[in-house]
Parts: sequence; C-alpha cells; structure tokens
Amino acid sequence: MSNQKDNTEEKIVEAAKTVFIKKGMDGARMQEIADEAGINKALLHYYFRSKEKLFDAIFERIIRMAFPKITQIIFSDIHFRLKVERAIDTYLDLLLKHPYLPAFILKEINRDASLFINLVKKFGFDPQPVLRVISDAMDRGEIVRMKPEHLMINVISLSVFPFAARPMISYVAFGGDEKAMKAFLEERRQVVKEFVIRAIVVSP
Amino acid sequence: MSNQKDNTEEKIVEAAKTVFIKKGMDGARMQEIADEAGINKALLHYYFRSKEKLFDAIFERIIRMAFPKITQIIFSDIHFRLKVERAIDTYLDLLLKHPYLPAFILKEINRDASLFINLVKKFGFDPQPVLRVISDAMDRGEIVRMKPEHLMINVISLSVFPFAARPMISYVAFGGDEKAMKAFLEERRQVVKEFVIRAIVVSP
DNA sequence: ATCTGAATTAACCATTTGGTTAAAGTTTTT
DNA sequence: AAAAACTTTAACCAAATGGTTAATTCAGAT
Repeated sequence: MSNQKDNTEEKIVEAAKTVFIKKGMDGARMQEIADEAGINKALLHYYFRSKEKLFDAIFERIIRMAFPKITQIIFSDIHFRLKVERAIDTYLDLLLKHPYLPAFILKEINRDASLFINLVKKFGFDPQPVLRVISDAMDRGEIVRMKPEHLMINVISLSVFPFAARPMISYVAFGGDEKAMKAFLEERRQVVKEFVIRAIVVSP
Repeated sequence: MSNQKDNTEEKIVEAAKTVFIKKGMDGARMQEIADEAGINKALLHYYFRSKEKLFDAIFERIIRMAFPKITQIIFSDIHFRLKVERAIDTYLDLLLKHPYLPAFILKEINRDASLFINLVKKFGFDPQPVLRVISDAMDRGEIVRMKPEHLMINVISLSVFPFAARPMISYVAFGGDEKAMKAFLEERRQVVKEFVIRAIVVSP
C-alpha cells in the first residue's frame, strides 16, 4: 500500500541528511535536496511541509544517533576506570563511523539551541546519573577529586573536538594528508583512554 | 583626510564582525550588516566589493585574533610543565574574552577550509616548532611519551571545545543557568592545567 | 473497466538577496 | 571659487529561493 510512500520518504530523508550535514540549515537548498533524492522539489513540500519541518526531522534523527545510550556502561558493575575506557571506546567508535556529526551538531546548536533543547526534553536525556557515578568514584577514592562536570566535559572534549576541527588539524598538523589525519583519529581510541586514565588515577 | 573613510570602514568592519559571528557567512545578510552599521547597503559594496570579499576581510581579522603568538612561551627557558600551563592560561584568557570565536571558526572552517588554509599560508603559521619542543621534553624524560600531535590537540581540545559546545553544555549540565555556565568556563583555567599536568607527568 | 485517493510533476509566484547605477553630497586640490 | 576626487544614497535589477497550484499519473478498491 504505502510501499511507494515509505520508499520516497526514505529517499528524501537520506538526501536531506546528506545535504543538511554538508551545508547546514542555512546553506542547504531545497532544490539540491530534491536533486539528490532524484525527485521534484514540490514532493519535498508534499512530504514535509516546509524546509524547517524537514530540517527538524533530520536533526532529530541525527541527535538520536549521536547520543547513544552509555547507561549500560555507566551502571555496570565494573571498576570506574573501565567504565571510562568503555565510554571512550563507544564514543570514538561512533565518531569514526560518522565523523561529520560533531561539526554539524555544533554548527546547528550555535545557530539555534532551542531545537536541541526540545529534543533533550522530549526523550529525557539526563546527565545527573552519569555525574553521580563520577562523584561516587571520587568519594570512594578511586579517582582524583574534581567537579564531575569537568571530568565529563574533558572526556567529551578529547573525543569530539578533533572531529569538529578536522579540516584545520588536517592541514596544519598533517599538511592536508587525509590518510595521516584518519590514522591520527583512529589512534585516539588508545591515546584518549591513556590520557584520561593518567589524569584521574590517584597516585599510589 | 581619510578620516571619514576610516570611520565608515571601521563601522562596517565592526558591524560585519557582529553579524557574521552571530549568523555565519550563509546566515548573514548584507542588509542586516548595513543596518547594524547604520549605513546604506550600497556602501558595503563601495568599501568591500562583494559579500565574499567582506567576509574574507572579517575572517582574516578573526583568525589573526584567535591564533595568538605562543612562540615566546614555547621557546622560553622554563620547565616544560610551566610552558604548558602558560599556554593554557593564554588560550583560556583569550577564549574567556572572546567566547564566540570557537563556534564561528569551526563553522566556517567546515564550510570552506580553503580560506583558512590560505591564511595559514599567508602568515606562515607552522606547528613544527611547537611539536619539536614537545618531542624534546619527551626525549629528556620530562613528560610521558606520546605522539606530540596528540598532546597538542589534547590541550587545544580541552581548552576550546567547551566554548564551541556552550549552548549544549549550558542546558544539559546546568539547566540553562548561564551564570553557572560562565563560572564553569572560568574554573577551567585551573582544571585544564591540573588535568593535563597529571596526564603527562612521569610518575616518580 | 472505472472510480478514488494518494503520489508526482511542471509551471508559476512572491519575496528575498546580492549586486548595480546614476545622481547627489562632501571634501580636497588647484 | 571652481574643478576634481571621493563618499553616500535612493532606486533599481536579475537571479535565487521557499513555497504553491493545478493538472497528471498511478495503485488499489469496487
């Protein structure tokens, strides 16, 4: 019945994802999305009433993808250091698979934060449990004490930033050698883990 | 003589900076810049022939501001740890004064890296000396060994990312409390330094 | 076969946008 | 003070852009 519908809608979503991620909300053109999907521009408005609505739909899918559930890791019954290592692994796996996510999300969040805020409300993402687990590990003396927010942001910064700044790093540090840049990003699975662990272990 | 000229040009530059930083190249409108500067739109084209030329001029100024000379620090005759601490201080001072820089630069670099690349060529910024100094410190056993690029990027990530992700962090971690967010960013002068030092010191 | 409602398209529209032009001020030079 | 050069403006323009409309195609129901 709605086989055709689903198919077209999926084509549109895929095309919109591609174009929006590359150009952002402001830079993307409805015609370009239509071309990418191999359909007429009017069909975009038939499925998604406006550019804004279309963008919202795509943005939600991307945010869903970019905020994976690390709950299992965080609440698992393992040593805190291992939790940190697994969280970093999980994040870097995701980023290596979708390296464009950070730049896109940062761009759009700085353009209009309300969309993101509504999504966070909508599927109730809450950092408190994570912060609590960090706090507890500090109380138990497993790691050095600091405001848990800082440790959380430090881990995210070390993981995410190099992807967001990729074109800059690629040129300045590796003379535009994309192979070297990719290798660099892959090395970070290990590097970030070691760096963070060294920074938080309590010296014997 | 060219008092009027300088004045108008300066007004345009300031207005363009404001608008471009807030909206980016794609989101900014020439009319908005003209309004912000309190002049006619045609005057923008009289002083800067096109939107692109105007943007290039503003982008160059911003990049100039954002890449301060840390050469003095890096080549000074002090212990490596102190160099790191001073570099972080320098960067965070700059960022606390111009917190919008990271989001703007990341956005535009991911839109079109060539502009940035040309600027780097133009005023010959070269990371090799920095990397060399890091390498030397590792050779002397002052800090733990890793690819110097990783240490450099780690320091930059920890310093810059929280500013680029401000709207996200502000809402998710501090429920939109901008006072708390600002305090958090200011704390990082100390936090980042301690974190990095702990991560790189050679355990006794 | 035909009817019906959804899917798709080509053509069109109003607005926005970057950019131009010609004329009117204003300052500097002679 | 007149000429020359520079600065500023209002009005205009062509292209691009998001969006609409009316007509056509197509799939499934009767």
